[in-house]
Amino acid sequence: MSTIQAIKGTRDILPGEVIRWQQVEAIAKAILERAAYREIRPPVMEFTELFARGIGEATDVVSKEMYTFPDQSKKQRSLTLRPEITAGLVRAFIQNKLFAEGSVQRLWHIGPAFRYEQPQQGRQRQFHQLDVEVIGSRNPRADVEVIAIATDILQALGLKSLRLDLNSVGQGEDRQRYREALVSYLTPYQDELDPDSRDRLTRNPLRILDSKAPRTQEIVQSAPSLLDYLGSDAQRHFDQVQQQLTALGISFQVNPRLVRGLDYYTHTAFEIQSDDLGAQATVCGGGRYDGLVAQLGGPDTPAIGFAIGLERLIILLEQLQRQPPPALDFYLVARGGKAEAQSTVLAQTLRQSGCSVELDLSGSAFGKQFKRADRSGAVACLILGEAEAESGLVQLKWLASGEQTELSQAELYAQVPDLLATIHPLRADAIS
RNA sequence: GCGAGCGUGGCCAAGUGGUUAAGGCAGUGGAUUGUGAUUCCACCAUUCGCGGGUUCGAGUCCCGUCGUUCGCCCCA
Repeated sequence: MSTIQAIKGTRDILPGEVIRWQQVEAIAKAILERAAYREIRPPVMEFTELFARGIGEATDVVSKEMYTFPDQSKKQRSLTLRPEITAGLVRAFIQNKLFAEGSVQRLWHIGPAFRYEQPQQGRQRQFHQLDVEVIGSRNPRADVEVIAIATDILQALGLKSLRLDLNSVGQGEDRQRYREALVSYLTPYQDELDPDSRDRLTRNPLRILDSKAPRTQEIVQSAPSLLDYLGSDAQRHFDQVQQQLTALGISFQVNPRLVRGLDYYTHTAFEIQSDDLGAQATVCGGGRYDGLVAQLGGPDTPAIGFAIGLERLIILLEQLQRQPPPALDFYLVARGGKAEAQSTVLAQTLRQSGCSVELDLSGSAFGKQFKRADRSGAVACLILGEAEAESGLVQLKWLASGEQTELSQAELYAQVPDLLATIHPLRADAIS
């Protein structure tokens, strides 16, 4: 087979699916703008160093999943296709000195990210995220705002039975003390841990907490809890987040074993999961990252954000089976030289006055054209044959009822506002 | 990186070693030279992802390879 195909783990989003993506984008944008978030569009490539420093050299994402390559310059700079979006946004924040514009920046971005992994359900090499960040506030209300936006978006899309898991991973010193406690608890069980976890005991012990290996899970059950090691600041912050979530009626469960895989998280960490996604259950993940901006060379600035995985979201929406019908006002049928010529003008004129019109280009028998009209999803059909073309008339046929009237083309144009007023409620009926 | 399943026309598929590869949907042309969810007819895979092997004979068995799906790892 010599035809060129899409790269493994990438795929075309075809016209039939794009409707869903647009729906997600429209709802997300509306909700974000209501909360005064502004869109930002950073590049998809960055210097490799940004991710190495920002996400952490030891993380799986940086150590084995990045698309990294030298560019064509003499210097052979090392570039990387972004494996996540936050680091690039923070870079943009620092470089453009957005911190000078005001104390808090609320930003959002939708776009692709890239990781070299084995594809499976809900996981691709090129995938898309909706990324939302609040940079410049240490207040727990910022955490709550961000979480509320995430749940609002998912709810507005009609998704139910999602779980919100919440945890606090504390600050630097808290986590250091906990880490030591965890290691000393786990070391006696060293030989019973699964190989991956044994490996992490020295490198990244916190990640052992959410291992799926059954024996490891048993051992971890009675391990010391991160929550017992939170300092008073961290504890107060976490309490306030919980209280306010409750006040907003957002239900959640505290999961002391929720640990996120990127090094930059502090304090609040959260995940929204679904049971309908197979192994990749997380639709939304996020948390606070108070140290990242400074770590990347900016002023000491706290921040919190999340990312929603759009492919995973789309999978859930498909399960809801609510496919909006194609939005088309008129299907224009024409047959015969003069009629076909006129139909182009008719279509153009109607489009310019606000109608959506699909023009049948085949010139085939009326029967065939009506069949296509039927399938197009149009509300009404306009018919232009030789007789109409000669006398400046057009037939208007309502496809649902079969009712048909004849009118002059001039009358048709004059009636456009009335027709649209009739057609759009019909379309709305079809959706609900 | 590891493990398992699957790859037959645009789509869904039957076919498990024996002459010309079912069927359905969609598409095209016609019955109906101007009226659509009905009907009828015709056309639509020199070939079963690709390469090699076993065999008198392979879509069917074996090996490799690519793709895909699900899982591990990890994450959105």
